[in-house]
Amino acid sequence: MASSTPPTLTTAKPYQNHHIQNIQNQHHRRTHNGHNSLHPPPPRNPTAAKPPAPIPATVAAGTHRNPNFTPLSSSKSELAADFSGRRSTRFVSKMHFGRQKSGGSIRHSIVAEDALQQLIRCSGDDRLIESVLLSFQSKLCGSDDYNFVLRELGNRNEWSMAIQCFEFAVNRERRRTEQGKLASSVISVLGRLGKVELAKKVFETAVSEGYGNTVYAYSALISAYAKSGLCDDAIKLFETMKLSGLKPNLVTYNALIDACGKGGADFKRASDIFDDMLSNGFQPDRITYNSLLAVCSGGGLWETAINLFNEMCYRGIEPDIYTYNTLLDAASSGGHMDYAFQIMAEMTAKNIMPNEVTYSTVIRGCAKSGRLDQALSLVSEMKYANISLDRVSYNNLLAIYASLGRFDEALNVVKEMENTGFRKDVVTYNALLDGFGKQGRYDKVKELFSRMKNERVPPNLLTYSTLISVYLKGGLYQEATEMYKEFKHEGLKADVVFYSEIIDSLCKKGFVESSALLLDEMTKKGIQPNVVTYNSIINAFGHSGEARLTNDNKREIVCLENGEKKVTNRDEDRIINVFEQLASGNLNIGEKGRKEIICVLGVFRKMHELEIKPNVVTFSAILNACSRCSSFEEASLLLEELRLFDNQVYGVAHGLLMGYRENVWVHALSLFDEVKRMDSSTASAFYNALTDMLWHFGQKRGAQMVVLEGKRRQVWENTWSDSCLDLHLMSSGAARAMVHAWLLNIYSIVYEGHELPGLLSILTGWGKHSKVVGDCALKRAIETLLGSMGSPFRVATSNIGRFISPGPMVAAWMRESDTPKLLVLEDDRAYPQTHPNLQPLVL
DNA sequence: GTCTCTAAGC
Repeated sequence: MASSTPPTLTTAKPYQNHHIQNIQNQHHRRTHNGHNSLHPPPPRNPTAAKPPAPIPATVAAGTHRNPNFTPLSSSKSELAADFSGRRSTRFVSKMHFGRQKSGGSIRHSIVAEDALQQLIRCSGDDRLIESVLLSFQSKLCGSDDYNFVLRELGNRNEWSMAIQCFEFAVNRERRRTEQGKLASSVISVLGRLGKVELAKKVFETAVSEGYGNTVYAYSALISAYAKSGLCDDAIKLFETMKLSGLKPNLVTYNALIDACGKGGADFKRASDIFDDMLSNGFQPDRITYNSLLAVCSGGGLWETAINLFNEMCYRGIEPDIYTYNTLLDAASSGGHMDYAFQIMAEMTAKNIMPNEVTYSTVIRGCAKSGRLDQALSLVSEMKYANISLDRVSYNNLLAIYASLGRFDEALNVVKEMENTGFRKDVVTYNALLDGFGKQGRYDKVKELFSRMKNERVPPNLLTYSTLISVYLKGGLYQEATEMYKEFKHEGLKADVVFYSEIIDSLCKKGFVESSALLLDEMTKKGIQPNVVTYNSIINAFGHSGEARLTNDNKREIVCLENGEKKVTNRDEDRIINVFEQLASGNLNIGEKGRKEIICVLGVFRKMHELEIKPNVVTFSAILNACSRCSSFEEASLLLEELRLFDNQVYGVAHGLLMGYRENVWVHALSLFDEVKRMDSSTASAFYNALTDMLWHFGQKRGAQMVVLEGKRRQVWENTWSDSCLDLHLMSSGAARAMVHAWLLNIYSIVYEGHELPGLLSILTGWGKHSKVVGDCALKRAIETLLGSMGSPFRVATSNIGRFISPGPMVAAWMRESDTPKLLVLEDDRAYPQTHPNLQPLVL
């Protein structure tokens, strides 16, 4: 039962515990800087953290697939899926222009290259193209030559010419196999260019003409669906293929797994395909694993990614540059930058040299986790290694500067990019618009937008959604409306991300009612809201106490559907009413003051109805809403109700809130294991929300246990050393609980007769991560806390976000008789486990 | 003949 016993926070133990941990950390760092160990650090508590499978420790792990490997999806896969930390559902279209067919001999004739050159010169003139094709007709040697031409046309984005060329060739070819080759080739080309509808048309014609019923054509179309993010279509086509009697091959399976990654499917789905593939006798190859890794990367499943990587190596499949780049993406996008650097070192050691994709990935990761200096030094390193920056690298870099408001530098990158021969594209402009917009530089935004048009860079959906959000957040409703009108006029098709972003902006401004209207509108238009959409709305409730509508706000509410500013006189209760309509059932808690709960429950119920799985962000939003509840009873009621939807997740939150620690802790640990799979910002948001709620309702000991568990799992980077406590990523509840834990640690150092460092400091940063109180409140909260304990910490004159005290003064304070009592935290509500009436529901 | 890597919202 060791695992179910909560860690005891006596005055002595924390120091011992953390002393051990420090040693482990040092060991961990040594292995990082040394050789190629990719394994994450050993779990601090063997029962608490599930380590990614190291080789060959995996041998013992059971699985339905192969007893030698850790299962891709653990026995908790359903929860893992529910709890997916996926960051984005948006499909990112990537065009692979100029892509070389690697490996394999040259099969086309010299004549084909000549034909290609002549064709390119005729771009846009169908009749000229026809005459070139006719003139080469007798000289081109079958499908090899035509396939070369088709692929090269694809590399030059000449999809229309590729189709013409295909039709020309296929009509003059009598052999079915050769016709089939042409068809799969052109389907692949069209797929790569995102012309999935055209690819489908070619496929259908090919099938009806009798030369398309091949595994190649099917695989090519599955891949085309994949590249457009159409996972469901890919899977459907796969089923059709099997029904029509064709056997999928390894490539088909690989394409299908790829479709899961690009279509944002759960890892479970990809894992099922993998299992299906194995049971049909196919051994996975490098591309299979690379595609599976991409699913993890897209889903924010870092630990699963590293398990897969180890599994792949164990199977004797050598990783290549794609493997490493994808693994790096999983690490970087999850904020695990120490691992990312380790991976980069390992690939270099294996002589797989980082390329521009590698650098772009890691640079972006650094920037995302606030390591700007490292990001910039990587840029220098890249240049030093003679790796030229490509379009993506440049766009990446300028986006980093723009998002930080460093516009001079951003514009310098633009200049350099243009000097290198890359013209500004829509991504460049979108990044600049977003950056300037977020800094409130609306004059620049307007200027850039008109320059974009002058330079004939057509705005895309993201351009408009960026502009509308920027204007909404800045309160420039007239401009927002104009942008929306223009967006409609351009005939662009909105998607769920477009609406979600606007809904989020409205929620952040307190326009919950308007956002509900938009939610309704998008559904009517056949665009299903997703978990992100709902999370924004739940977050709005979590903050509705501070986001009340003023009369001015009400007048300013924009009715985006009509594309016009609409004056509304509806009173505030209508906001509530809109959401009450979302609630389908009757709840027994309809007392006064409980409207917020009903709304949150209503939104949650609606999600359930629509089969939108709540994720860890939803959970955090709910916890923040709990912290906003006016009483303990209300918060516990809300969690109690939510247990009907998900007993594990809300059972833990409810149990901890109630003080049922002994029974709940073991479930809490397995919940924390699930959270550990998420990227670091998602994980810290969860811990922040949970501890805030517990602290808010006086469950301070529980809050501290959670916060220490989070620290053990390295949720917040480099939280503490003996001389410094860094709270800047924490919410105020988490930070206060952490201050107590750290001081207890300091106490044990003093108690054991060790000397303290000369200067101790506590960093609060700006407390931007607090969900309960406003910005900068973290510092105030910590100041109050330190003052109330009579501690010698004072605000540093050089840095107002830092509290300092000389070590000897802290030591003297620790020796005062009252201090230990002040440091130990207790819960306001703690239930003896023996009391029969107070046992929690069975979890 | 078909398959794998980097750039957007909570």
